[in-house]
Amino acid sequence: MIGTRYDRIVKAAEGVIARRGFHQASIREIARTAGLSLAGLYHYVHGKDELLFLVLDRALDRLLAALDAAVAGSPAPEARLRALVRTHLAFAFAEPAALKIINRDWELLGGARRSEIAAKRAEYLRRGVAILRDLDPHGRTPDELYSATNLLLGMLNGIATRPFLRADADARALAAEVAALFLSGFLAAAPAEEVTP
Amino acid sequence: MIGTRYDRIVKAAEGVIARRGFHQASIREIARTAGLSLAGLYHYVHGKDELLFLVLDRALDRLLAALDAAVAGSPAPEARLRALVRTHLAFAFAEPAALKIINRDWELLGGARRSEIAAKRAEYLRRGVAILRDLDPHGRTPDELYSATNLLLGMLNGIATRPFLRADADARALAAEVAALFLSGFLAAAPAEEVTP
Amino acid sequence: MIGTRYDRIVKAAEGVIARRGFHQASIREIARTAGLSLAGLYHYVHGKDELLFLVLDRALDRLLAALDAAVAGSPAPEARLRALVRTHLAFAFAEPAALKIINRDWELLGGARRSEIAAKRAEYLRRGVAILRDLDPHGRTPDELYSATNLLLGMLNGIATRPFLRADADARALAAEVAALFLSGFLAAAPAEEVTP
Amino acid sequence: MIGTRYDRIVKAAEGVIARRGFHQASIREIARTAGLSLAGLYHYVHGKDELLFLVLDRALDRLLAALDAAVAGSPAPEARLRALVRTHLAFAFAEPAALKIINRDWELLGGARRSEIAAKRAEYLRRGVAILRDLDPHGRTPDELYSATNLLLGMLNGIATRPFLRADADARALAAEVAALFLSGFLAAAPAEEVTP
DNA sequence: AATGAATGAGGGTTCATTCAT
DNA sequence: GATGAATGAACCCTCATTCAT
Repeated sequence: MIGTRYDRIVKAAEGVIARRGFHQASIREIARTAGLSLAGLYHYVHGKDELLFLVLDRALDRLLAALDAAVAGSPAPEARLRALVRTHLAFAFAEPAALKIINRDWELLGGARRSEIAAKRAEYLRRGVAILRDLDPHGRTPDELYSATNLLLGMLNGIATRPFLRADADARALAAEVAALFLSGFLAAAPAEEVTP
Repeated sequence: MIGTRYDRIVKAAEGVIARRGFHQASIREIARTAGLSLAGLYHYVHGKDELLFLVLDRALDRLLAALDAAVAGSPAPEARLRALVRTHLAFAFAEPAALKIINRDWELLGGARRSEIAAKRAEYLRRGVAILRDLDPHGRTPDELYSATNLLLGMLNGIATRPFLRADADARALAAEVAALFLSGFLAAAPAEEVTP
Repeated sequence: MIGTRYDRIVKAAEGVIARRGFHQASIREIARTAGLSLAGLYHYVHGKDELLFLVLDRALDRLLAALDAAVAGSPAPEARLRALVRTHLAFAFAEPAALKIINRDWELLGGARRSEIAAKRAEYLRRGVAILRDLDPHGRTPDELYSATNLLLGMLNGIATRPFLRADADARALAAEVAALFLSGFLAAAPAEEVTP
Repeated sequence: MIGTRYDRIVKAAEGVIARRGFHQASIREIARTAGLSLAGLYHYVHGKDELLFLVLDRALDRLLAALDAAVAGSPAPEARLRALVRTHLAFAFAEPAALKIINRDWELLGGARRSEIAAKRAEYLRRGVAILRDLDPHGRTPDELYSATNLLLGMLNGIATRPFLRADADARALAAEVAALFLSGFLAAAPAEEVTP
């Protein structure tokens, strides 16, 4: 199938960028990892930024697809939340390189490519908001829902960075723990403003 | 006051490293920001690593001091948890540069300096564990407490990265929201294993 | 012919290093002398040390080859000694830069490269010892032969440093003089210990 | 006694320059070795060149004085030659740093200082020529005597560089060996031109 | 499709030296 | 007499990128 060489390049870029960070990742090392010469790599790709874009674009596609697949069969809002948490952590466990780049390096993109990636990230966020809306017993405003989703994703991403993901079992247990904690918190607590006084 | 010049250097390094990332931060730019020539900067500092260390060391000292000050007057465990959340987010709001470096760049340190910073980070974590232990109604094991603390800090750091901290009021409201959510979750939910029947 | 560009680089390095000394020789000047840009030079060579090694390695190869060629047709020990002296001084006259680096800068190498060069230097010394052994009428011990060879080479190298080599004729005359002096001394004088009283 | 601090500076320079080579010797390290601050050193000395000059000037004075003292009591030419050889090798053994700088670094001086040092070096050479003239049985021309002296000094300096000077005993034995070898060669062999028929 | 050759820009670091105090 | 502060110049080296082949 055409594209195999191309895939190998993107995978090589993903690995090197995740390990070294975007700026520290040298195109030479990416080319070497992909089994090409330096100039050979430039035949497939126009520059370093494009490599970062390709990695991000494909990784986000996989993440969104995984989420859709997991949520597909679950009509109940609670189950869909659990699915989101499980999928996200599974992705963090199965593709740490991809998630690291999504969270750490995406801001280094510029121009049109940045917008394109930002759109996909927003899309992912929107799915979360939708789930929480269906789940909310307190009549939260859109802004409050948005904030709560950010809270959840922030938590998940923060967790993914931490070095305590060890085995598949861990990931499942962790997902259950996180979902339970967030769920009972989200369902019990009234929105922020009313809590402060 | 003694140390003023030195302070300006460390602050300059903090700003540049936070904005560009450690590897992309050029010592020339740090020197310029500090109002010194390149060689002039080297009069105070031995190398780039030392700059990163200085920034991290001082930032962590400030963070720990702020936590201690906030927790000092609160005997009640719940109040101490709220204090931790509030302090952490206040720090994230007041010193975004420092927190960014703490979370993103500290692993780039090597050798003895890395250990020293790791120790301070561990110290901070330990305070969190202690608070949750006093709070726990479920007889969680030390490992479960450690995991839950990581959950909380992961959430806080994840949030801090997100670009939705705007004003002081926001920070306070957010802190209340986060504390409420985590608290009710932590108090209500049994530890992970028992939740996945 | 393959290797031409590479040869030009090594020759340029030899000239600059000999003139300035290794540490004072700037890679920029070597590149300029070789007709390349700075980065262009690094396409062929990994670093300054490698340049020094290349110069030394090739120079010692030429020196050893010249010695072998000169000694080849001379079965008589005396003729072989004369050949060694003549070859060494001819080399000093024809390639002052190479000899200067061999004598002055080789210790600046480190690691594996240093061992490799040291081995070639030792090889050269061994040929001298072998010649003197065949020539010795006093039954000198291996240690005494080694010491005498060092004496001879020390003399030759000391001479080569001195600025009184002018023309080809000079070199030949000098070689004859040195050989005669050393020979009659070596043949006449008993080893050191017996001479002292 | 005034000058003590000054002496310490010159000794420090001698040690550092001998160990590192002139260009690689940093003024900072010399100052540290002398127990002064960097700027403090500049109070005694105008620049790096002056340090090299001072070291060379004093070292040559000591070498000349040692030669004069050794030759003083020996009217017989042979004894004076032995004295020269012995003194030179003793100097090489007692003050390897000084001799190394005399032989390796003196050419790095420039201008008037270089001439002054060159004069002292020539003075030393002249003593050798005088001794050989008194010793010569072949009616050598001044040029031939000059060449022979260079031969002898080249040999001695070449030897001094070699790493086989170990103990005082060694130095004495070596001196006897060298003197015997050179003497019998010099006395036996006719000058170069007549030897190559 | 693929590569070796080549480069300009910029990186961190060191150095000899000056000067106000 | 002695020093900390400060600097311009130069160092080796790496990088993303281009181009002829």
